[in-house]
Amino acid sequence: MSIYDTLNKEQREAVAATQGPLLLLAGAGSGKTRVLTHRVAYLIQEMGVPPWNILAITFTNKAAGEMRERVDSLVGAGSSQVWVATFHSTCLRILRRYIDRLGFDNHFTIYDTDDQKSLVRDICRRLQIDTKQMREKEFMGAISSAKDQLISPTEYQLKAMGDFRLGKIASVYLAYQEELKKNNGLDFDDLLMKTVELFKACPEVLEQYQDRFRYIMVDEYQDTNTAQFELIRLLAGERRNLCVVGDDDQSIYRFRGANIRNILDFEKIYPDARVIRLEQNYRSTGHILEAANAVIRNNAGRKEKTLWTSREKGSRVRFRQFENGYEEAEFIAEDIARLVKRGQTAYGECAVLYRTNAQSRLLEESMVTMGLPYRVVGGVNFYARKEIKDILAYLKTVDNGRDDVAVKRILNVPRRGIGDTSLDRLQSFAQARNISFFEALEEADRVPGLGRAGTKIAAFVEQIRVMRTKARIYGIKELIRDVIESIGYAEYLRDQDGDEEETQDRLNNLEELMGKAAVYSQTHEDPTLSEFLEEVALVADIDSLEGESERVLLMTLHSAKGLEFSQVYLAGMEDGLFPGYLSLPSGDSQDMEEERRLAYVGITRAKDQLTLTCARTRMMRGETQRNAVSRFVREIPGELLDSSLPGSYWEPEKEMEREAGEREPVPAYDFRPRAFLRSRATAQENKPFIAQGIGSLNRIAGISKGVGEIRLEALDYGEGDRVNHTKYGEGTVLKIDREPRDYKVTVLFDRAGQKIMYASFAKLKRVP
DNA sequence: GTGCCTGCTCACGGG
DNA sequence: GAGCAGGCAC
Repeated sequence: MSIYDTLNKEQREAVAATQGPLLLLAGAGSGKTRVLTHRVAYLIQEMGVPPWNILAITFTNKAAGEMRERVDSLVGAGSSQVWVATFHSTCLRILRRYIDRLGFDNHFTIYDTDDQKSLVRDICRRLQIDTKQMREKEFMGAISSAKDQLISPTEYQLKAMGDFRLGKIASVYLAYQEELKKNNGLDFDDLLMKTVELFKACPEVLEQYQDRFRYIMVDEYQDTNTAQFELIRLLAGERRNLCVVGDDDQSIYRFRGANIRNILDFEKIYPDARVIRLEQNYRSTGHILEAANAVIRNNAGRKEKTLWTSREKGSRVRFRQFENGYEEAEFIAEDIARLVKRGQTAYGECAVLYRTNAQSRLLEESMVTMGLPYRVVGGVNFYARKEIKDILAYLKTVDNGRDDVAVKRILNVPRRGIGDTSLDRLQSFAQARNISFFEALEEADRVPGLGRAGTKIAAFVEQIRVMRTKARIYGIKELIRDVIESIGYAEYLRDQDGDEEETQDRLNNLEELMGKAAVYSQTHEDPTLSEFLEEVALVADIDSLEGESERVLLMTLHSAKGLEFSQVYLAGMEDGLFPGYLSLPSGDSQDMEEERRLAYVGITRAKDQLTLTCARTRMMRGETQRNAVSRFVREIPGELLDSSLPGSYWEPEKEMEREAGEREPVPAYDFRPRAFLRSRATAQENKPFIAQGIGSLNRIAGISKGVGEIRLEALDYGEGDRVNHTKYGEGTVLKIDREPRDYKVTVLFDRAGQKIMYASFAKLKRVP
C-alpha cells in the first residue's frame, strides 16, 4: 500500500498533475495541505525530482512551519532540501545574496512598522507636512499599497499629477525610499518589490532561480497580491510547473493588497491550466458545514462550489447572547471547564476566536479566573515589544553601527541625559559628512554645540565598545544577559513601569529572547550575531504551536486560518464588531464580503462543535455600545442553531427601547442569555439577579448536567482566610459555596478586587 | 533634558 | 480604555 492510497480521486489527480500550471480549488477542510505535502513526496519519490528543485511558498510562518513538519515526516531523507518558506523569507534569502546588484549593501536591515512610522514622521517634519491634516498612517498605507502593486515613486508621481493629496503622498514616498536606501534599510513590502525588481534587472539571477525552482507550489493563493503574483510568474518562467492552491471563499487579506483576481483569473493568465476542485470536507460535521455554506452563499462573485461531508450531522451550532462582554467571556471559560471536566474534550482541542485583538483581554481574564491553561496567539508581535526592540537595537549596534534607527533608539535608553537637541545636532553632523549616526557619535567631540552631552555620548560609545569586545567571546544568550545587566535595564524598566507585575512580564519576555538565542546557537553550525538578528527580523511570534496541546488557544480569526479544532467558540458575533463598523455602512460591498469570508473561515475551523456568542452591550473605544446580533449569525438557518432562546434573539425594536441606564448591575455569575430572562421573567426582569448554583444555571442555559469526575477535596482555607492566587496576588476569602462538583470561592483581592472562582481550577494557596 | 499632565486618536487583520 | 504626542513646569 502506498502513501497515496489514502487520498481521494481528486486529491490523487492533483498530486499526479505535476507538469504545467494547475489551479487547485480547495474548499475548507478538503485536505489541501495533505495534497501539497503528498505532491512534494510524489515529485521526489515517483518523478525523481531532486528535493532542492521544489519550492513551496506560504503566507505565514505558522503555515510554513506546519508544512515543513509534514513534508519532513512524509518524505524523510532529503526533505530538508525542499525550500518551504513564506514569501517574505524567500525574498529575504534571495536579496541577502544579490541585492548589491541594486545598489544596496547585502547586510541591509529590515524596517518594521514602528521604524517605518518614525521614518515617515521625520520626513513629514522635513517636508513641512502637517501630520494633523494628513496622518502618518495614511502615508504608510498608501506607500504600502503602492508597493504591493509594484508602483515606484516615480510612477506614483506621474499618476498623482494635479491631485494635491496624491502629490503629497508621492513626495513622501520618494523621500521615504531615498531615506531607506541611505540607511540601507528595506521595509516588509520592499522585500517583495525589490526581489521582483532584481529579477527584472538581472535576468541571469532570475534564470538561476528558475533553474533551481523547477516545481513551484503556492499555498493560500487567494491571498497573493500583485507583487507576489509577479514574483511567482517570473519564477515559474517557461517551465510553468506552477501549482497554486486556494479557496476564493477564504480570501481575507484584501486590506494588505491581496488581489482576489489572481485566483479568479488564473485560467485567463494560464489558459491551459488544469483546474481541480476539492469539495469533500473531512473536517466538520454536517451541521457546521451547512452553517458555513449558508453564510458564504450570500457573497456574490465567487467560484461556485459546494462543500459536502460524509460525517454525521453532529450537534447543532450553539448560539448564546449575553448582556456584556464579561458574561460572554465567563460563559466560554465556564463552558470549556465543564466540557473538560466531563471528559468530552481536552483544553488543547478548544479554541476561542475573535475579530479584534482587543477582545482577547476579557477572555484571558476569564481563563485566569477559572484557572484554565490557555495561550494567546499573536496579539502584539513579540519582536515588536518595547523591551525586545530595545535590546535587539543594542545587539544591532554591537553587531554593526550601520542601523541608524537602532542607534537612535537606544542612545537615551536608559536615560543618559542625551535629548532631542543633541540628537538633532548629531543628525545634521552625520548628514553633512555623509557618515552613519554611530560614526557621528564616535566623533562627538567634533560636533559643535554638544556641550555636556558630549561626555555622556563618549561614555555610551565606550559602553558599546566594551560590548563588542565581549561579543567576540560570549554566546548570544550571554551577550544579551550582559547587555541587560550592564545598562541596568531592569532598573530602568522598574522606573518606567511603576508596576512590578509589568516589569516582571517584560523581564520574562527578555528571558524568552535569551531562550530563543540559545536555541538558535544550538541549531546552527556556525552561529553569528548577524545571522541571529537577520533571522529574528521576520518572525512574528516567538513560539510555534507545538507542545501547546494542553492549552486553550485564543486568537484572531485571521491567525486561525489553516488550523482546526474540535471545539470552536466564535466570540463577539455582533454587528459593529464582526462585521466591523467600518464595513457596515457600505452594505454589501467588497468590505462586507471580506468580512463574510472571514466568518466562513471561522466557522469552518470547527470539527465537532461550534459555539457562537455575542454580547448585547460592549465596551468599545471607551464607551459602552449596544450591538445587534451579527448578520452572519442571522444568515444561518434557524434549524441549524441551538439557541435555547427560540426566535427571540433578533429583536431590533426591543433593542431600541432599552436604555443602558435602566439596568441594575449584574453579578458576575449571571451569565444567562438575557433573552431568556425576557421570555421567562418579564415583570421581574430588572431585579438584580441572585447567583444560583451552577447546576441550575446549566439547566437554564439548556445544558444538561454531566457526571462529575472531580473529587471534592477538602480545602485548606476557609472563609476569612488570606489566600494567594498566581495572577491576582493576595486576598481574603469572603465566601465559599459548596457546589455539586466543586467549591465556588469568592475572594476579595487586595489589588484585583472581588473575583469568584472554582477551587479546583484556581489553585488558591493559603497564606500562613 | 525630564517628568507630568492633558488631550487626542484609535481598537482590523500579518510579514 | 489605553497608548501616545505635544505642551508646560521644573
